[in-house]
Amino acid sequence: MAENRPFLDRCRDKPVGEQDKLAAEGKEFTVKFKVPENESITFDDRIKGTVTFNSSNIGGDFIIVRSDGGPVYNYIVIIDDTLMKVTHVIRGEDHLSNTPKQILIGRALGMNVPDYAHLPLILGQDKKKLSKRHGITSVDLYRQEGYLPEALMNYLGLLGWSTESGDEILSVDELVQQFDLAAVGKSAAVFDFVKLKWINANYLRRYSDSDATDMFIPYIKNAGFDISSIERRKLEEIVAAVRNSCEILSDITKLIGIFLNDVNEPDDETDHHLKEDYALDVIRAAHEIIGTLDESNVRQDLANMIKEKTQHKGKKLFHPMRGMLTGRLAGPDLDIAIPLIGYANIKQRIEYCFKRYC
RNA sequence: GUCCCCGUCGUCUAGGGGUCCAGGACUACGGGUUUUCAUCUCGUCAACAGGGGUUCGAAUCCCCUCGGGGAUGCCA
Repeated sequence: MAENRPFLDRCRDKPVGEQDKLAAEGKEFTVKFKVPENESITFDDRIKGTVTFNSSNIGGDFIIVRSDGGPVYNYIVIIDDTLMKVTHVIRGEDHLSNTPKQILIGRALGMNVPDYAHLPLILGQDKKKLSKRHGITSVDLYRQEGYLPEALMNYLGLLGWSTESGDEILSVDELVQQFDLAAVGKSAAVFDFVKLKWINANYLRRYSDSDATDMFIPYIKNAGFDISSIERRKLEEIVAAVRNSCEILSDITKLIGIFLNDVNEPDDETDHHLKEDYALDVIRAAHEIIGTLDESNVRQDLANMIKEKTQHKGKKLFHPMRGMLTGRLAGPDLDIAIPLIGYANIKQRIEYCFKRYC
């Protein structure tokens, strides 16, 4: 365990001349602030209320100029704040303990200290201050994942604060209009990706199919899909079919393959499902029937003919069909998906499943 | 260690002495809609950290304990 007491400083009371001499000799040095003893430092924080420190226990003299000559930001910011005529300092609670040091510097310089508001911290799932090890912490990474700016701002605004009405989906304008520093809570909040995604999905659904398509395209390309040969109109239909299953833009990369690949390997869950007896019935029936159908009637007849042949309906009909045709158990409405996949691919996928499972 | 801040459902929160056997949202679970999934919709589960006070009355005020977080001689 390191020393808990303020470092014993031999130079604290050396006359100025002697310090200069040592410096001139080339000795490394830092400049420290001489903290007065037993002085009360109180300020009214806009969020935390009255906060009081005693100068004797803020850690002793602290360095304000590093040995390389650079100022220590943490403590001397108040000079910059004052020079810039900053009236309100709104920052994270992790700066609360630095505040008395800053105020001390301000006082020593005869400056007017600004008003402070210390926001509660945002925590990770482990309740520790949010940092890189909690995953995405830069706005750029949120963008890359496909979180919408308005959703992120909305979510962040709701951390430590809420509207009087209880409304939770708020545009930036509404946020600006309704936000009130006085209504901000004092306790830290855990960052919840699940709720962020829910909010994001809310905003995502507000866009038209056309706008949504524009937004999804970069994510689709980025995932390695070549969509250059697909007409815009069809692309929009594809997006319309899967957008409800997306919470963030990048989610589409898990679904788009349904339409763009020749065959989709069933994922584990689907694979397991397709081995059920009733699923095998469906695959066999589809295999028998598909040759008699074509592009014009596959959509309306495939399901009905399988139904007739197997006598399966509802969940036992559509679940296996979905698995067989898309490789997944969740996804777009089959009525919409089938024409978009196209007869040729449908046939191909049925044959693939027949070989694999029957 | 020391100082400072904080403590209502799993999570975000409302509530600031009676209207609170605590309200909303997310999640989870169940119902409805969808011949399937998602969407949508309805509903259910779930909390005042503990103990002392003050008071006719406390989630709300005070104290203690416990718990969590932050800061702490050269990161911003």
